[in-house]
Amino acid sequence: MLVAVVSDDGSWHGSGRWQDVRPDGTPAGAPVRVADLPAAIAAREAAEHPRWLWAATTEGYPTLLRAGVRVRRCHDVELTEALLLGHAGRWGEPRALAAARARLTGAPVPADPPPRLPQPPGFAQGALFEAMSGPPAAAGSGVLEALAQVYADQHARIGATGQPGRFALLVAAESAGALVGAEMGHAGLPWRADIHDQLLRELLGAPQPVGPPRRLAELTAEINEAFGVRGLHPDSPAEVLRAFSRAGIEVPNTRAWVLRQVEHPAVKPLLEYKELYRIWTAHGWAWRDAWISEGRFRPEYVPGGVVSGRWATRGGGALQVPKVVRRAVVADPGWRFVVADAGQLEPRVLAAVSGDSRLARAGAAGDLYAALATDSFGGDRAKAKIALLGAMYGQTGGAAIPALAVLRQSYPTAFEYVEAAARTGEAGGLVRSWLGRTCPPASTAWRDAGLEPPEEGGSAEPQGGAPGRARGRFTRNFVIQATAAEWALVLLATLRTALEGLRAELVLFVHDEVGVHCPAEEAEAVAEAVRVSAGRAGELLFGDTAVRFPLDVSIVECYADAK
DNA sequence: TCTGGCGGCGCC
DNA sequence: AAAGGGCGCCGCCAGA
Repeated sequence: MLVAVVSDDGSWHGSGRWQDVRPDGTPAGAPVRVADLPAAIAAREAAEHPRWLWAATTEGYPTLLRAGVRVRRCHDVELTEALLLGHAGRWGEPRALAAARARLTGAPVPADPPPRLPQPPGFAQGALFEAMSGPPAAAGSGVLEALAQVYADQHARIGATGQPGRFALLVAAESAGALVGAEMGHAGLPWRADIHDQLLRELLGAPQPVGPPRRLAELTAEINEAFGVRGLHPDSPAEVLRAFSRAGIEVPNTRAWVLRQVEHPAVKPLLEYKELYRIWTAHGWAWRDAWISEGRFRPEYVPGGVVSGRWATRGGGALQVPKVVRRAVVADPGWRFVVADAGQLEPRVLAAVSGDSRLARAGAAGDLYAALATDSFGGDRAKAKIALLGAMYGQTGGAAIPALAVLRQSYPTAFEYVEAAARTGEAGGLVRSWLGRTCPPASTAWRDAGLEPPEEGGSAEPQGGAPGRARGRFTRNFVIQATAAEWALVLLATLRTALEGLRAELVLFVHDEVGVHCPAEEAEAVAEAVRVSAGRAGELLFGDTAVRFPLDVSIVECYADAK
C-alpha cells in the first residue's frame, strides 16, 4: 500500500492528512485527517509497513526521527523528479513537488527554494530561523492531490524509460538512501572529543590564544630560515612561489607532489606545514567545537548530492575526514564498528556493465588486477591496474599508453564501452549509468569550463578542444562512477533492511564504504549481513554475472584500525 | 570592506 | 609514482 502524507503546517509534529493511493497513482480512498502525525505514522507503520509517499524526505523525516518514529519505505517525489528530469535531458529544472505539479497543470513553474546553508547542529535552528525561511512549500491544502497526481505521472514516466525495471530500482534505492541519510544524521558518528584534542596536541602542539598552534609556528620559522627571509607566510602560494624563484627554482605551483621533486631545504618543513595546517583549519579545535556534541558527529548528509549519484554533505566535511583524525572515532563501551569497503569496485563495475566476458572472468577473482595480469599482462599486476584506471579516467599519456594498448587488444568489449561514453560526451551527448541516472548536459560542463553555453537547441553540437576532451573524460568516468554509486546505494538499502531488529545502526557511508555501530555481540551477525547485502546488490543490479563484489570487513573499536 | 574565483589538499 | 574522474572546505587574493 502507498500512503500519501502531508503535515498541515510543515512542522511534522502536529496534525496532518493522509490518503491511500494505488500503485498506479489513483486515489484509493478519501483523505483522512490525523491529529498527531508522528503517532499516527508510527501506528500505521507498525501495522502494515506502507510505502510513504511524501514531497521530500528531508522535509519531515528528521522530525519524525526525533519523535522516535522510523519508517521502512518511502517514495521521495523530489529525488524521483530530479532523476526523471535528468533522464529527459532537462537537468537543472525545478524538482520540488510544487514545480512538478505546475508542469502537469500548465501553471507557472515555481523555482526551487535555495539550498540551506551549512549549519552545525544547535546553531540558529530556533524560531527565528524558521520564521525567516517561511512555511515549507509542501504545507497547506491541495498537497495530497498533488502528491497522488505527480506520483501517477512519475510512475508513467518511469515506465516510459528504456529500462523501466532498472529505473524503478534506481528510484527505490534513491528514496531508501534518503531515509538512511536522515537516520545517519540522526544517529551521528561516535566521536571522542577528548581523544581528538589529545591527537591535535600531539600533532600541532598546544593551541594558542591567538594565531597558529606551536608546531605550525615552529615550521613557519624553519621555512623562513631555509629561504633566508623573514615574514613569509607558508600558506600564501604566491609568497612561496616568489621565495623559490629568488632561490633560482621555478615551479608551476606549490602543490605537494610538485614540491616533492624539488631539492631545497624549505621543502621538507613546507610539506609538513601543509599537512598540519590542513588538519588545524579543517578538522581542528574550531571544527570540533562546532560539530561534535554529546559524543557524536552529526553532519548533514545529502543523498544524491553529486551528479554521479554519490552523496555529498552540507558542512562538516564528513566525507573527507583525514585518516589520522579517525583515531577519535571510537565505539561506545561494549560496542564495535563493523566497517566494510568494496575492493576494486570501479573495475568490477566496468566488467559487469560492459558485458566483456573475459574481463568478467577476471572480476570473479578476489584480486581482479592480479587475475587480469595473469590473463593478459604477463603477470604484471601494476601494468594491468594502470590500464584499467587509465581506461576509466581517460588518461592519455605516460606509462598508460602501452598498457592501454594491451587492454584494447585483449578486452575490446570493455575498452569500447568507455570509449563510446567518451565519444558521446565529446560530441555533446548524454550518457547514463546502468540503472539510468543521466549525466548533466554539455551546456553545464561548458559553463563549468568558463565558456558561453551553446545557443538554444544547439546542445548536441560537438565541442572540440580542451573543453570537449574534458567532457569526454567526464562522461567516460560517469558511466562507471555513477553505476558504482548505485551498487553502493543498493547495498546500503539492503543492509538497512537486514539490520532491522538489531540494535545496530548505520553511522558511516563514504562512497564505497559503510560503517555500522553495534553491540559487540551483534558484530559477527552484522558483518555477515553486510556480506550478504553486497552479494544481493550485485544480483539486483546485474543479475547473472560472473563478476563478484567482495568486501573487506573489519570489526574494530576504533575507525582508524579498520582495514 | 566584502565577495567570487582559485589554489591547495583532504577523502573516495 | 603520477594523473585522471567526483566532491567540500579553507584561506588567499584581486577586483568591486
